[in-house]
Amino acid sequence: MPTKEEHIMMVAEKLFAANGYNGTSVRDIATKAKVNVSMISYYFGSKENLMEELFKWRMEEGLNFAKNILENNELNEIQKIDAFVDNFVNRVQRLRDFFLLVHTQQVISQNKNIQNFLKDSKINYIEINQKIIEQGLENGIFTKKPSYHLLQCTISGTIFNAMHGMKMYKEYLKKHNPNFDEKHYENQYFQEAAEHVKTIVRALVGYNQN
Amino acid sequence: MPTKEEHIMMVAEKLFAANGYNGTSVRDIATKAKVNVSMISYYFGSKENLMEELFKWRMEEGLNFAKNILENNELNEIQKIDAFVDNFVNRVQRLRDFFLLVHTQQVISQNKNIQNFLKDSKINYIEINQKIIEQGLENGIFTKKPSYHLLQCTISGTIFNAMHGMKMYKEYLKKHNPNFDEKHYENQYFQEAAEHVKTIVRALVGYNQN
DNA sequence: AAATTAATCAAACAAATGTTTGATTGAATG
DNA sequence: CATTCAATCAAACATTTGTTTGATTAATTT
Repeated sequence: MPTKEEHIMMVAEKLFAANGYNGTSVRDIATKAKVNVSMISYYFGSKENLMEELFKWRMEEGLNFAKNILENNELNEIQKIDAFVDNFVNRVQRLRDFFLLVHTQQVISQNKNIQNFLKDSKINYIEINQKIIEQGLENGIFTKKPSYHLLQCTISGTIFNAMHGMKMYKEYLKKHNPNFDEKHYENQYFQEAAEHVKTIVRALVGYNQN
Repeated sequence: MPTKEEHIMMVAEKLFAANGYNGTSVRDIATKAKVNVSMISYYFGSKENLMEELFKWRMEEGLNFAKNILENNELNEIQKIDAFVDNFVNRVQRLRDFFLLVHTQQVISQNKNIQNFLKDSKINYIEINQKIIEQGLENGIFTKKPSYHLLQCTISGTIFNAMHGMKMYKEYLKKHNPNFDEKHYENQYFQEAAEHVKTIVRALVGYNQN
């Protein structure tokens, strides 16, 4: 059961994702959330602060998931990579609107706080990649040392693009496939994307699958 | 020597890329282009139409470059893939602002014409990929058949992410590398990104580099 | 039950938005 | 030279924007 603040943030998230921050008015948010316009200022102070709170709220969870994988001693390095990719894909699937918002805000955000949020989380991901791969190289399970920065560009770039190309691809499949399984499509799609990314990472780190 | 319309479009492109379509007012554009506000309506009819014209203008070139590669009989399939990636990276590097704009408009555009532009160009790229790879599979130069859709997600996703992560990565390198070569950095960076993508594609199509 | 605090609301605010107007200037054309 | 057309401009237009106000209602505390 979300609080009133969370309810407003969830509505805002959806609208921001679909129309952008500047393409969404506080009246749009208030109408869709069925609250008075002034409630946004009442709860959040300003539209800009609403967005900051939204980022804080959504990123809280994400900051630690990668670290937990890194520190899990029961997994070897390739399992850690797989877990990292699966978790990332899962988060994108679950919080699609938020990641669409991230996708646009990465480019056009003027808000320093949000810029720092995004930068920190990016650096965090890159460092996790680096640590897993360096460990795997030491253990001899990996044989190649890719650019950690470009690797992260590929992982997040592929998943983001796959996510928001899903609808288009769905229509394409429907047209060319008479018995298209609408129901399980989404999960299958994201799983396929995850496997695709795992294949790429395996190639880049030179994992011997023998 | 750009015409007055092109000059306005170039200024608009820069502002749209940095602040988004809705974050850029016609007055911003007019001021930066050093023309009267009413000139935007005079030349383009409306702000929205200015953006459409910008898309038409910039995409004119892009529609055919991939087709030319496909139909070039002097190249084998792996050379076509390389040429495709190099061309794509080159275009992104040259028209950075436009591709930043594309990056955001892919998600938040409400304009049907622009949506169709983007969809068409995406389908175009996927089909080119498909044709090259199918040819390569026939010739035995490739051994694996990847998802053409996900492949394109990886290519464009990686390059887009690499492009707008360049500044951040530059600062990182500067800090950790005392004799950092500022001058040639950008070209090196994009070339490295291109090689990275080529490596990925080779792995996905199962190219025997022997 | 009274008093205090929190939540909600319609209305108003100034500022910014995209677009239009109508006059003025410049260049090209007859 | 007179006329026509294109280009430019300051000003005004009606909306929409984010935010604030001050009154009203609901909930909580004393």
